[in-house]
Amino acid sequence: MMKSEHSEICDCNVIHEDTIARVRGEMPEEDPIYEVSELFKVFGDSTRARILCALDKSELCVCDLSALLNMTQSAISHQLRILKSARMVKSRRSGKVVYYSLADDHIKQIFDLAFEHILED
Amino acid sequence: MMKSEHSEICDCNVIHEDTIARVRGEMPEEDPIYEVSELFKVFGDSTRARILCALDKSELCVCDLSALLNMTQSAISHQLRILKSARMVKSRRSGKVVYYSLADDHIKQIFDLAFEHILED
DNA sequence: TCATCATATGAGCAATCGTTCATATGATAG
DNA sequence: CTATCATATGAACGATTGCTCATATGATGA
Repeated sequence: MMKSEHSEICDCNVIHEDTIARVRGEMPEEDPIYEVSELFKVFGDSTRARILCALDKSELCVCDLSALLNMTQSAISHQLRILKSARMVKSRRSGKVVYYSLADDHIKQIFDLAFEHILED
Repeated sequence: MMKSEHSEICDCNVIHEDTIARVRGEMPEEDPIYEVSELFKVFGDSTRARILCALDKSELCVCDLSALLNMTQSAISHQLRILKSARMVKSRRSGKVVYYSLADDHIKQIFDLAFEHILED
């Protein structure tokens, strides 16, 4: 008996090879797709999403955020670190207090589109 | 000695109470924020992101996707289930083959904005 | 009816994630 | 300097995630 041509991954025989070839050519590269999904991963936690929504309305310190969102200072601080390393927020120090704000207009644009999406239907 | 007013969550005393009150009024409700972050969570996996990018170029069957993305049929099928239950893809059956396609124009819009974001700087 | 094929799905596992707790850092006031 | 306060961070944990493997489903053709 003959071995299948697609044995490792896809065990079917009637794939649409021409379509696959075309799509492979038209799709974005793997690298930018990965980066985009990493961006979405950061948005994909409700604590971080709430932080970003709050910072869209005003610059706030860690303590403000923890009072506003009713979460511990530590939890907020950990999430701010993730948001900052993803360059979604920026910070400025004033004495002992560190103020955070949105780093980028695109953040809000993407969120607005997503809100539009979930509010329709 | 008096007990702190903010003892449970935030142990600082000099929060900006008026700003917090204003932001609390201007922010979206907790529920839609949660839904938006759930939406992003689905986008936030590179396998699902690649599936969506592929389906943006053409309707494809499970086998096509598994060949195109070089992943097992099972892995693809599991992810398609998540995408379908999030109503990001739709399917149609033709004999034994199930064809998947994007369910919604908004999906692509949100992705396009995200691609713009990561490609600048 | 039965074998075959494309797809779907449940259990299990390793990896990742978000929080808590304890503690460190770094600026300020006395 | 020292005490205090806002913030940052490392370790540890329970929960969730994405994949694999084995098997189930459901349509087709003989």
